[in-house]
Amino acid sequence: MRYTKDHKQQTRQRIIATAGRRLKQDGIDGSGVATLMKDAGLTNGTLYAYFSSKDHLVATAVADQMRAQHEGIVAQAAPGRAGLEQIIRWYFTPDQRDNVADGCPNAALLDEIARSTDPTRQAYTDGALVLIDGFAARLAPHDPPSARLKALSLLGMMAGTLQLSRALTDRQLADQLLEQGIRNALALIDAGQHN
Amino acid sequence: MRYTKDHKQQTRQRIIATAGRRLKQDGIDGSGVATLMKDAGLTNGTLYAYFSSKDHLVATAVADQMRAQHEGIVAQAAPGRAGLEQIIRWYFTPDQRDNVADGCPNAALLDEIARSTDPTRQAYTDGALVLIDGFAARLAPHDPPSARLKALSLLGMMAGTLQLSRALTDRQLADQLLEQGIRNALALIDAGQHN
DNA sequence: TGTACATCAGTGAACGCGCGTTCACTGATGTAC
DNA sequence: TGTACATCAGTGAACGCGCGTTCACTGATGTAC
Repeated sequence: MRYTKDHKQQTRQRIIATAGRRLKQDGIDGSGVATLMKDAGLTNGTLYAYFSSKDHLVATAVADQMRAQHEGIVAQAAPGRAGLEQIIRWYFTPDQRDNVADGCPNAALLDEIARSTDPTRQAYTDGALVLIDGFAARLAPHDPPSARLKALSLLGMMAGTLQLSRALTDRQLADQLLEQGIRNALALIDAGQHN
Repeated sequence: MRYTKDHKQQTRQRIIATAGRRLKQDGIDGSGVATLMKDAGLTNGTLYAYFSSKDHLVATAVADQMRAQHEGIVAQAAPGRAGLEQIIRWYFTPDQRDNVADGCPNAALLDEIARSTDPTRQAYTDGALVLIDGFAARLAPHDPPSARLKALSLLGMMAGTLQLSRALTDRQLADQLLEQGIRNALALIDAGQHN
């Protein structure tokens, strides 16, 4: 080969990473192809040398964001309940709320993903299942599958609470909501098996 | 006046109501002015006889959706815990999940609202405060203000869980999540004051 | 070592289209006398 | 009662613009000999 495969691979990764940030910040419909490519230091036409369509890039970026969330946050956390508490306390910090581009893809994109095409929804679902396996392993170390639903509901609860904190114009109330979110999430993980 | 004020008022209300449905179904960025007006049986240009911009219509429609949610669902519910359980059980039905246009504006639009202009975020915040007052009155009939935060977090948790159920491609898992949502929401409202 | 050539990542103008907004206009309505 | 007129809700073409996508092209790179 004339060029190293490496270079094109790296560019592809850069496009996916910067697109993930832009999509979270401006939304899927709110991010144009020209902007997405400019973020990666490229021009609009280049997209189609890497992806068959904007939709394909979106699905890939969503998958990558979910993977990054898992590898960077969940997999890094301590095992057991301590790790979950760590994740929860980080999740509900004002920093994570205010920095949408670096933040949780679930909170930033969930309702737009629900309206998206099947490939994007599938990419999201696959990513969510990996994420919640990390939760479940810490919820029930000796029987993770038994905690899958609880883990899934924890994810939904966390994302919704963060979205709401972002939407409110009353900053003080929004901050108090984050603290309440921590309390609720901890109560949820500490609730008995019958819950 | 040559025309009855009534007629124009009715048309305005019709625009707001159909726009609310369209916005929830296709998103804010996903709903064009021509479509929004066509839904009300009018042409694109008419919008500006009623609103100063699309943004103004969006903010008005969001306010109306929140008001409708309050008047149609929350205010109708029985007083006390029984009413809350009623709301929660309705909220997490597959019907409410699958019928986005008739459903909850929080679940349909929360992350787009968080990205919206101030007037829209303000309209949303005002509506959310009314909604959670209805929750709080049922959570703590003798001291509603003490339950405001819990009510707010309940709203976030409900919306996020519904969004997640909508986004998943695995329908069986999505349905199980709704059931888990009911259990979590009931556990939250039954938790002691220390939560 | 130098030169001709094949490769291919990336460019950027152009396509048709829908966006939000403006505005000259139509035509049904109610009023004036 | 009939007619001229003022009002105004609603129309729909047109504005400039950005959208997603296509494609002829550029130019830097590594290869062949």
